[in-house]
Amino acid sequence: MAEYNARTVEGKWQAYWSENKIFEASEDCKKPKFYVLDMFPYPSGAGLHLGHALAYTASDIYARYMYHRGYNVLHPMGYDSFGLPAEQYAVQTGQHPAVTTERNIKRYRAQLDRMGFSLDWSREIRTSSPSYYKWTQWIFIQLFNSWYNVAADRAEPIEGLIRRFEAGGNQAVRAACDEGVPLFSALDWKAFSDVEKQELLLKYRLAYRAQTKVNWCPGLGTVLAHDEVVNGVSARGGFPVIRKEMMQWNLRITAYAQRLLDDLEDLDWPEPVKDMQTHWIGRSAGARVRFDVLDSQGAIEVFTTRPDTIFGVTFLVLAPEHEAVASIAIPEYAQAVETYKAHSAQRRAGSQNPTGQFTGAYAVHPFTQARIPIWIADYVLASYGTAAVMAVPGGDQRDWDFAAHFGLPIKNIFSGVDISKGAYSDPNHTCMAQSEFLNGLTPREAARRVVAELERLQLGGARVNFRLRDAAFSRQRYWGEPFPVYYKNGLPQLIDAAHLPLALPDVDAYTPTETGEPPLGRAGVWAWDTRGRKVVSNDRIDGKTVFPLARDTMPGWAGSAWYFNRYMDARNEGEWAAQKALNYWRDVDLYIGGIEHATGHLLYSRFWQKFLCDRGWAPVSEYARKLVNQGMVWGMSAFVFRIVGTRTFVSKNLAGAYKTTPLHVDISLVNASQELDLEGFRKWRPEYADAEFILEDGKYITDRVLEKMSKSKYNVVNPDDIIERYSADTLRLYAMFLGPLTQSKPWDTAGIKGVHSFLKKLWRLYHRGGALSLSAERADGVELKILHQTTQKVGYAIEHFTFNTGVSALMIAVNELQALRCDKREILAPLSILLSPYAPHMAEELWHEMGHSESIAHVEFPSFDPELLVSDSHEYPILFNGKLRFKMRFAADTPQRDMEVAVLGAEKTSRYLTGKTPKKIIVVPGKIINVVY
RNA sequence: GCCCGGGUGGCGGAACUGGUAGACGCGCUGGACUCAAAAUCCAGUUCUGGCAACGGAAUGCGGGUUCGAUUCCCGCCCCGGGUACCA
Repeated sequence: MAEYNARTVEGKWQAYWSENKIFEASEDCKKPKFYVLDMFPYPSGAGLHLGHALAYTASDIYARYMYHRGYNVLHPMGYDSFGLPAEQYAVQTGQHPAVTTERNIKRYRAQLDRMGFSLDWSREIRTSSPSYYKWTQWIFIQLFNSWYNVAADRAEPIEGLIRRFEAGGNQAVRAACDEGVPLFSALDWKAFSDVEKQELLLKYRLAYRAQTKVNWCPGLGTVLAHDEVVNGVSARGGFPVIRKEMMQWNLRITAYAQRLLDDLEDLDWPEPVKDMQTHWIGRSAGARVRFDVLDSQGAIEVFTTRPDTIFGVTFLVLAPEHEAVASIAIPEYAQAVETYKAHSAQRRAGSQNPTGQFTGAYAVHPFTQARIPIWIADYVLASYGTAAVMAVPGGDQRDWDFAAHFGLPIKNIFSGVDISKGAYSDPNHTCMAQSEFLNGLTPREAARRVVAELERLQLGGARVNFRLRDAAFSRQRYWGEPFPVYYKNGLPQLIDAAHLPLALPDVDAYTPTETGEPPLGRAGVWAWDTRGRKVVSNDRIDGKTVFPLARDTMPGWAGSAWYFNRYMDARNEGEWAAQKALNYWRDVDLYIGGIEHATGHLLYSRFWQKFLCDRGWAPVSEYARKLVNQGMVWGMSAFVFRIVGTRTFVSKNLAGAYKTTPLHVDISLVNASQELDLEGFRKWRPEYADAEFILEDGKYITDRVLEKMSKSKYNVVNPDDIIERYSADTLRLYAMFLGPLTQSKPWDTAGIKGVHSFLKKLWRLYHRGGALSLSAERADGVELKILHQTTQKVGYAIEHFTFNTGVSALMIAVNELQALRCDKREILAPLSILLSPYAPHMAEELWHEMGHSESIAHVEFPSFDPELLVSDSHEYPILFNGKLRFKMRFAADTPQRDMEVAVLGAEKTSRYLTGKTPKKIIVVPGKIINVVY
């Protein structure tokens, strides 16, 4: 080959890897396993973007490195292919989402192949394929058929709960369940009707239906999860989102709150992700306190983290939505309360002035029996704690602000603290005052006393509260997993697991029905299993017993909450995954993906894994040991300046003299020195065909700004174009060379030249006159040192996820070897193995050119000899007046110039040590620096 | 407000447990090769004073510890991300 032809070479080895199944993993292997996982992509119409290319290159480098280190690597890929964009496209075009999804997947696959990733495609999965969502439906069935046994701290089969109810009712059962389940005995249970039993069980199941406040997006006609809502609008589409009460499927993730929190500790995950999950779960320990309502049967229960401040309570505040508001408000205030409730429906967080309304009712202080006014105010959230707080203006700033605004009393319950300007909320450095039996105690001691007292009086007790809510699991969409459920008397009934998957029906349109039902409401009889057997009848059939099927589908995160397990045994028809495979691969050793999933996918998937582990299907309760978040890739945008009202464009540094409009210009028309390609610009768009330019130094200089990549900014860089113009190896190297993996960084294609010429330079090192040319001569010390240093640096870089320094190390090695005109096989053969994770195509080509017949991918990574790196360095004793003061270390080959620098350093040091300027500094070359006065 | 992460040349970024700050690459300058261009190679490139030798300053700002600080400690400023009346 005359010169390196990336296109031919890369295509050749991609085919070779695929045909020879180089990266297909097997469970029958004596090597230690290593599971490298990427967050699988949603196959969008826009194709694979640079962010994918970056993250997938990083995991690929790691995977290939682990192959070289002798591991049995599992490195799979698939598609998170259910989702809204395909459905919206279907709404617009009438095209079945399966069709567009298939088309997009083909494109993604082609792009992924072109990158040269070491993926095991025999394990490919698609969440929207029936052979996959069969098992998502199966897991849903298991969730429905499980309850959470708090005493055992794990999920258990619902049959066990039924047996307990039969034996002793629910009094002795400690379960994670709905609030306010009435107590019943075994006799009661037996007397309940079937419907009553089912209704009760629903309050215990891990998948349950309930009226739920949800984020309803009228624009999309569906419910959204918290992470699908950004600043009050939908993340996809940007439609407004409102709160609405609906009958929804929910998953009882709150049962796992404590475990989700506790197990974070042992995970090797980025701190920001752990922090975000910790905050999301939001554990706070405190107490519940019951305040009886004066002249009423009712009582208000509050949650507080500061039971020690109970004697500072001067009023209670309920959320406007609190269920007791209507019943306690006394008639004179009823109207005002209603008005305030209506007003607060459009509450905004962080408003300046507190708002609220007195209900006219009073509560009784549990210890002092004082009358405590009850207010409603929107600073109290309906969705947290008991939706009621005991206000302690002396100890809580929000309460203080509220009290100050409405003229309510502020009581000081701390000694030696000034609360005239604001509350004192620090539980340290003070003790209690004006607090009866708490006086003189520290807040911490006082809290313990109060809790004990509340328990004794049966007015409350210690309580842990979580911010985490149960997960809404219904979406009013078409393109998602259908629930394997039909309804009988309004109660959900499972479709037998033998009939899974319950396939998605065809519909005539993908919009909600005229009656406001989700798109599935349009389907005729659709409950078929894959063998074409009708499973249940649909409510549109006349003359027979009819059971309506579930009309909603599961949310986007359902399929991604367990997919990492399916890769272990992706083709299994009879099980979600075989125990043998699960026990072999167990968990993901390295998971790479974006931080945007921190409180969505990464939390839900931990929850499902714990559930699957509890029920004995999964061998581990955490599925990803190590997580790495890649940084975002920003786009570099370019601007030209058009003089207002003309077709004249003025160069950046002259633009100040004119009145101009900055306009985005396609970044590909700008070179590395920010110069605009004038001809290209004129051709770019017809309206610029006759553009005039005012140049500086004969050039048109553009302005550059870092922005998110977007079509409208003409700064989108497509990986395909880079591969086309340079090569996949170049793209891989440059993506890594940009900067640290975890850091957000700009993509500036201008700089790609450097890594591209590195590859060409490397190629020339191995070739002469177009043919492979390597010398069999033994390497000398200098050459060996270069090789061993590079080996150390490249290995270190990969292991520490500082891939950019690995690229630098390779570049330095090539520069040095080129300067030495080194063409020795002894050096270049191992060098190609070092190159292999980064630029696998060229490495494979070199390897085969050198006469090897096996793939370089499985060749052992070279080891380095630490002696070679440090053996010829010496410690130089630095003497002052003959006395040893310290040692300096230099390599033996330190040049004279550098030694002089050291001497200079010794001189300065001597001034510090003795205050004297030395008369003489003696350097014994390679031995001693002696300073004499 | 609170919680993370980060401030180093014209730019992306190096610097292992404190030890020659600016590796590597882009860009820029000069040179070689070419009719020319591309490609390639060589040299230079933190700022500043100086023809030069050589000197001064510099890792967001101000202090501190140390013979020595990008690195450790204290106080501030700025940027990015997350979160927000969570009782």
